Amino acid sequence: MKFDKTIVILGPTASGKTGVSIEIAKKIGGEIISADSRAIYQGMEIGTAAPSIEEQAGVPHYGIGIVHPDQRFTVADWKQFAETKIAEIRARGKIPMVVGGTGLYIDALIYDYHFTDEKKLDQSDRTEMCANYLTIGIKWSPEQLRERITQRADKLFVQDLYTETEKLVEQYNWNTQAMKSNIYQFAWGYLQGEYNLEEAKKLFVLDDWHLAKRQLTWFKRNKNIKWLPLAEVESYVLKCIQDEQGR
RNA sequence: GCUGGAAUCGUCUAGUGGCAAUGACAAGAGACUGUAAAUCUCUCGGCUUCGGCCUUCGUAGGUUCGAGUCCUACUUCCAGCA
Repeated sequence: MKFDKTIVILGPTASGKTGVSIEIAKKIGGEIISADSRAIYQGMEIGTAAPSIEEQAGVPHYGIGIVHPDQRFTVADWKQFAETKIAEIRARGKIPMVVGGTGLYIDALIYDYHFTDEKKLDQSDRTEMCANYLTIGIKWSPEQLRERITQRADKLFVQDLYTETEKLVEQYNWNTQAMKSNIYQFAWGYLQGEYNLEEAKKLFVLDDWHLAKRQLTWFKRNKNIKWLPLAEVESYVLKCIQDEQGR
């Protein structure tokens, strides 16, 4: 299939980005670039709910587990990485899809941030800049999102997470940026007996909820996002591609 | 039943005569172009012509210019004795 825009699928944590994007990619010959500032790190796949090889279902994924947690990896690094991958995917005749919840990363890409000491980009350029991107946000009501976060916590707090946490604790310093404020601190607190499983989950759900709110605040300023309920995302994307084809 | 202690914003909490009342959490809004799942800011009794006004600290009285703070009774809860 041909489509010259890059598809961007964003949304807060637990909004269902991973699932839909893989479904869409399978249908359109898409390849996925993760825009997730934590899934970037190696050894944090379980805790960041990154898709496993099986879940990826043969769809190529980029940007997951590409640096060690104690390595410095900035927005600028990510932007460059994403741009390179987009060019490569396109050269192969496939459709690039950027999927994630890190607003800064996505804006850096679609608004073409320049990382210099100079002033901010002129806001008036914004609409024009992202003409090359089809940006879709997954919309949930606060209640629904909270429920999803809670349910996901139940799926996340299992043996695999504890194993991963122990490995991370053993290998890296708690003070690295990568380890800051994520599920591992709660998993570790539970493993250390600071609180029971129920409390650990509760703390994580609250933390994740706060994250979701901040993500949403960030996304709000991007007026070019097409917000859709999860169930409508796939058909919308397919329709956009068909319309493009018809020209 | 007797004797102590306690009742303050959604929750916990500070407050021993000048208080719309401390702090934390939760909640809400927002900022953010170099580790962003980070970091930071604002609001948080009601109304306001932003000067203020009104209603609040278990309930009802009392003392006082003034009471969340002192006194009396009552209600509820906790602890000890029975």
